[in-house]
Amino acid sequence: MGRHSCCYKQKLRKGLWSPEEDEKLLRHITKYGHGCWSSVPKQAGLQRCGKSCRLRWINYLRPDLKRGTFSQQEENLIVELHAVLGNRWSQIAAQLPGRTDNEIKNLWNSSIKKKLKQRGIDPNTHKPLAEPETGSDHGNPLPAAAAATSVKSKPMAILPEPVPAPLVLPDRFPAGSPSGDDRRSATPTKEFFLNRFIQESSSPHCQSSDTVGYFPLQQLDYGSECGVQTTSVGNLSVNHNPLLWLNQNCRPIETSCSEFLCSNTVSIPNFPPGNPPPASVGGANRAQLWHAGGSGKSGGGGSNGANIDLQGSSSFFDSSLLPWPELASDKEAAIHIEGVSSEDLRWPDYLQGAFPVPAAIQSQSHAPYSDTKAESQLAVSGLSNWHHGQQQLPASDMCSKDFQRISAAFGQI
DNA sequence: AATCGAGCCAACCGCCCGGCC
DNA sequence: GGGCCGGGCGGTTGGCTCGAT
Repeated sequence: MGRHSCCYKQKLRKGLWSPEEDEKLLRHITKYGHGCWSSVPKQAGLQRCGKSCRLRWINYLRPDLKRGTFSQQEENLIVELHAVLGNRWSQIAAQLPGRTDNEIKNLWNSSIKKKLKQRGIDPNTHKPLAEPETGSDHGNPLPAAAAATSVKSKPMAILPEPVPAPLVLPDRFPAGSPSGDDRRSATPTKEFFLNRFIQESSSPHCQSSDTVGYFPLQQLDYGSECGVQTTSVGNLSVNHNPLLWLNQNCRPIETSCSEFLCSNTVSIPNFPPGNPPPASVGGANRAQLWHAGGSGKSGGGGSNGANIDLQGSSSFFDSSLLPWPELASDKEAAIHIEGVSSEDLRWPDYLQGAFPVPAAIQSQSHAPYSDTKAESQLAVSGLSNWHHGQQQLPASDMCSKDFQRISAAFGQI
């Protein structure tokens, strides 16, 4: 295969994106969607290849990106997901609203790996480093999943005691005061986005069907579309749909901009069906979404504050949202989800379709989600059917191959 | 103040996969 | 069936920032 044909074209810019390029791309996608990525550069007047445009959009320009430092809950979730999924960053990212696979991958390589090693945990196998290592230091597609089963009796020390992230609003884009972060000054300013979003939301293009699917998220009920049951850790929604835990490709809605929906649990206010938000709301929410983001370096640490309740110093595990308590510490494993023992939430249960939904969680679900209960159960039922009958869900976009791997990994439990 | 090294992160590269012809 | 093309993913890297000296 090698390089894409578009990459052979001459005069294609490479490297960092300029604000002008960002604006062009953002304008184009805002108005028309990306459609075929290979045609985006030409239509948008960019001298970039389609892949570069796609990456820029996914990793930086998407308005639902959270930016900022990762919360302790997010880091713990990443560790847990990595233990099961391995280096499947995109699938891990699917469980972290507003986070990109690239971001998570960077975090893992630069920070989490180190923390785990300091804790005596092999980041690849999630086993104690003292034990004979079976894996190499290279990427491991799924060894951790198998390793996870062997870790059953060994409570896993996850990350250091959570330190509340500083609740500092992003000053990444101080108006008229370029920070020392010159490299990132090549990125759009907050005002840039605010202006753009407000402009676009009030423009006739914004109301066209072309834009539906990536901006008016509020109109979309991801949960019901995909049978998703979610739980909130603070404002962090945790997806309880095993299909989604297993496969990012189970995207709830096929849109012209599916990348925008990489997360099915974006924490965005829901609007009742048939009562979409007014045009002005789109702009407002976009502004809020962006404002919720922050800088990774220039003090934006607490950017999660808008979307994620840091829950003080409580660990992610205190919420016992994990379906495999054996991966958590003793203390953590002993904690129960409200009304449901964490021991009740095991992979075999997922595989067999016995997926209990805590009453407390059900009651906590927002109205749109409450309607998803039946669908969620249906989805789980379908999962069960697949497991027993090897029948793929017709309505599901799940990757059976991935699930087979997971199933095989946990089949011996 | 200058230099250096470590860390971080945006972007690129190479490959795989699926759809289409 | 095979080739082409586009989308997507994971690994890697170049360069910038920042803290230490």
